[in-house]
Amino acid sequence: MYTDSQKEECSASLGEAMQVMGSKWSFWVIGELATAPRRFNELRRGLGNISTKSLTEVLRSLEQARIIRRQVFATVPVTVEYSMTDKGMDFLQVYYAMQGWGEKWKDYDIQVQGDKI
Amino acid sequence: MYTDSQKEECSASLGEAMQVMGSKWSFWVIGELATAPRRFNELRRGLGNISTKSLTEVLRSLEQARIIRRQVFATVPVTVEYSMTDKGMDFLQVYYAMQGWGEKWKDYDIQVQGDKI
DNA sequence: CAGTATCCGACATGATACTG
DNA sequence: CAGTATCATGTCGGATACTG
Repeated sequence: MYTDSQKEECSASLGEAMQVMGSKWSFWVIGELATAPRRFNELRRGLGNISTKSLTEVLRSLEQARIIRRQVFATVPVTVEYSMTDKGMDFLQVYYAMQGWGEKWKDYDIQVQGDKI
Repeated sequence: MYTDSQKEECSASLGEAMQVMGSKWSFWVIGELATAPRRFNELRRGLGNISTKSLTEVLRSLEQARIIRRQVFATVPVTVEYSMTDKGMDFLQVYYAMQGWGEKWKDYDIQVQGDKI
């Protein structure tokens, strides 16, 4: 997804954060898990229109990035719980920064400056 | 790109911020313009591998979101300068939050907790 | 319950050629 | 210089059906 040149010249740490948002669903999942752990189908219902395939993919990718944790319980039928890691919880700071920014500039109308030349 | 239900139940303000990142290039463009205004081909060179088409699209979308400003100067040949708006500059806060977070958790290894059941 | 497997269309991105 | 136009391609995400 990212070329080497990008990783080198720009900060790799930014790329890490961008990976989190690879999917358009990542944020909604994080928003859900921020309040409480959830199970697969709970998330599915909470998110509304996501397919099992997409949800699985997002969860796997967030798990690999260590934003969330996946725990399997040997009940019958099996229970799987997703929850935030410390890293994930700390990401909420970014999450809220985005939210705050969006809120703040909701009705911004650009001011045109006079010509320079 | 976003369903109505999402816009309603979750904050629309978050969606606004997410639109900024619609393209994988948006962040690199913002990073470039954060330091100084640039012209089209300057950006192109700075970003490395972007096609004129993709760059145009990103710029138009950021312009529409009022993150950046596009100014045309009637030189020969024509000069076009892109620069950040106030809203755009304020977005850097999010940008840096992401960067800081990525840096902070760079080498995080998840801690496994004991089973619960 | 919590997925996997498969098919498919829409869209993002790139390469290339051309223009005022 | 700063794009537009066109074509090609790969990936994303949804729908559907099936499974331990």
